[in-house]
Amino acid sequence: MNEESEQMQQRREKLNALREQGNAFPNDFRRDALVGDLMKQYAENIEAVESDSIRVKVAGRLMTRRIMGKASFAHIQDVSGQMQLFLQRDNLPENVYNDEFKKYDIGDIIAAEGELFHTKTGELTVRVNHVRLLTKSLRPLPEKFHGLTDAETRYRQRYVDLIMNDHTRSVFKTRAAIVQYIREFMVDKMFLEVETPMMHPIPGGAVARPFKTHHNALDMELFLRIAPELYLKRLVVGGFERVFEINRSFRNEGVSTRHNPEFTMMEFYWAYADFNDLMDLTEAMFRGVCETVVGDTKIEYQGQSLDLSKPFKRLTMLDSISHFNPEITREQLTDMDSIKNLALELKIEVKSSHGIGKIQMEVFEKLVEEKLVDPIFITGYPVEVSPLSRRNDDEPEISDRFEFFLAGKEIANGFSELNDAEDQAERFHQQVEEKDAGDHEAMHFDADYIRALEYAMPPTAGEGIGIDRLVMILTDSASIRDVVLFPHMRHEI
RNA sequence: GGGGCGUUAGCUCAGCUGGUAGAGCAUCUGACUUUUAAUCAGGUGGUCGUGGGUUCGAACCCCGCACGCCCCA
Repeated sequence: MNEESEQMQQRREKLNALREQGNAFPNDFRRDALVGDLMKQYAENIEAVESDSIRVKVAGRLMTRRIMGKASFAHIQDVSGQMQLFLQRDNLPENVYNDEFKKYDIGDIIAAEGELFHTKTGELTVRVNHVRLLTKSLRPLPEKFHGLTDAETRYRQRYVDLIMNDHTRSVFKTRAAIVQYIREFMVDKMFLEVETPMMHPIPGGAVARPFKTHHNALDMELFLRIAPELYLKRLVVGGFERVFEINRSFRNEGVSTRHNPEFTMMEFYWAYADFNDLMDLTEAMFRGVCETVVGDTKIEYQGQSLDLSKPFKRLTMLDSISHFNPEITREQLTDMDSIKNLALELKIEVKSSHGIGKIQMEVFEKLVEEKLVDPIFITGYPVEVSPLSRRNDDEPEISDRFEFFLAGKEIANGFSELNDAEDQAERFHQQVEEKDAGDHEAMHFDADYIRALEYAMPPTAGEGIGIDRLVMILTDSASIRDVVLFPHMRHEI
């Protein structure tokens, strides 16, 4: 580590002096107001502030300071916002102004007590007659005008980002509001919130590579879950006919603006419903959360406008390929030889184990996904790429499944659940074959899950919603790192 | 994994054709009792991400590495 900066040494010396004078970290001050509340109540109410003498006790972080000889202005920031303080030498106890206040540094946590007034420019301010340092700050904050903009520091030292950037605080408040809305939406529809294991002996419920860990006492290999799906459906077998879970899953894959190794999903399972019911519910939820959190169903994301007010479109995967690529015919997509040629043109790697469904999916991802800007449900996914989905009654190679896209991002994935234990066992076997053939993402055979299905799971529909991506869109954030408080980073040097 | 861009004072950034490192804010000293990017005067502060190479001489040119951002796989 480098030698400490001059500014930090100066602050440490001040802290040492405080330690010698007594308790440098007092915790006996109690405030009686939040500055944001005071601003809301009195900023415009000049008469009330003038006629009643309103005394307040506030506390927060010292953010600015302007010393003009024997009087000073400062701003403190608490959880609710910022407010100005006015300190005069002769309005404070003897020596406090020169011997204490002037030694405070930007970033210190202080307490102030005094009477409200409006300055000549009309700003609500506390005329302070008691002031105390509660916690000394040893590190200088970023400069007030440009603030903190360096992306790396904002992610690694989120605490500084939160101190300095209103926008960052606002994004995470919105995130909390989104989760709260969704939780209440589900509870209101009689879904039971549950928690299922994060550590799985057999990773399942999605096609992805897991993180591996080890339980020492049991000498047992465990995997961080890639999805809660198979446990939630066990609960449906158990009779909890409507369940949901909002929690983290972990996937051992690349990191990008849309992928963090740990991410949050809401998964829910709904007995005696099918994938059409899910789409209706999803549409109502997304329109509602958007309206509630943003205040409008027409929003802007990274310069493109999104309209959630109209009914969401529904289109099959193959139709969507032709829709965005009129030169590609249905025959080209449904004939194995021609779609292999198409895949070759698109530089899609086709393995010998890939059936036509897998190739169709890859073509869709390459040619369509990013173009799905307005809200849309894509249906008609091949069974081959949907190992946990129910087959369509009329087209058994197609699953009763949809994915929901918004702003070119996959936000949700839902389907009528496969509750035929024998079919499920066969599909697991198929996945194991693919795993043996070298596909690290393919599923394991989960015998207990099959056993659960053998007790009979009612006809059920289930869905997963990517909370991080939804938050990205509703907060107009370009990267998932902007909506995860502590995004994954490599080791700091 | 590949490509592009970046890393200089606590923060935000300049730094020309290679010639011993700059600004604003912050900080320190002084002045100042209604300021709000306060103002005025004077000062302190640097392993130029890191390791090599080229050169009389490298923040700058070349190579490797680390970290970050963006795009692609």
